[in-house]
Amino acid sequence: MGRGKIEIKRIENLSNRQVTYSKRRNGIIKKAKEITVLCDAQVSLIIFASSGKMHDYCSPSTT
Amino acid sequence: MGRGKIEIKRIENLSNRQVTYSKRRNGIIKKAKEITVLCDAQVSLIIFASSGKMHDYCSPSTT
DNA sequence: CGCGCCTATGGATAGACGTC
DNA sequence: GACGTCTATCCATAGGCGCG
Repeated sequence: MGRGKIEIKRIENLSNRQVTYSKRRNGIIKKAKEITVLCDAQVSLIIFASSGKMHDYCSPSTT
Repeated sequence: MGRGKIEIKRIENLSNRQVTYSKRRNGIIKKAKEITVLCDAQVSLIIFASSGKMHDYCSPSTT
């Protein structure tokens, strides 16, 4: 997608990998919110970056 | 997306909601796998459908 | 030098159809 | 009746540019 096609393989360039990580992480969280609302589902999502940072998302009513 | 645009709100029709749930669930899991490979991240994803069924995904090296 | 914004492109998705 | 498959369309994304 985007301006050029990419392969699903590890991105060697660090800067580009971090940018891609941020973008796709937001995208996945958005998708998680969408399926939560659309299908009345509950989603728990935890992402660990290779840098050690963690991000997560839980649907509102999930405990 | 698809043939027509949709709003992000609860799908009232049960059959359509189940179909959309299956499709988007697969899509999210696919995206999770992609970010795992692309950015060398680790992802844990748990989805509870309103029917009570559960689906999950964990990146290979995640414990 | 990293991050956010902008834009063209492609992968994901909604709907239709066929099968079980 | 529900699910898998096919296709047209939309949205997320990759790359580029500017700012702090």
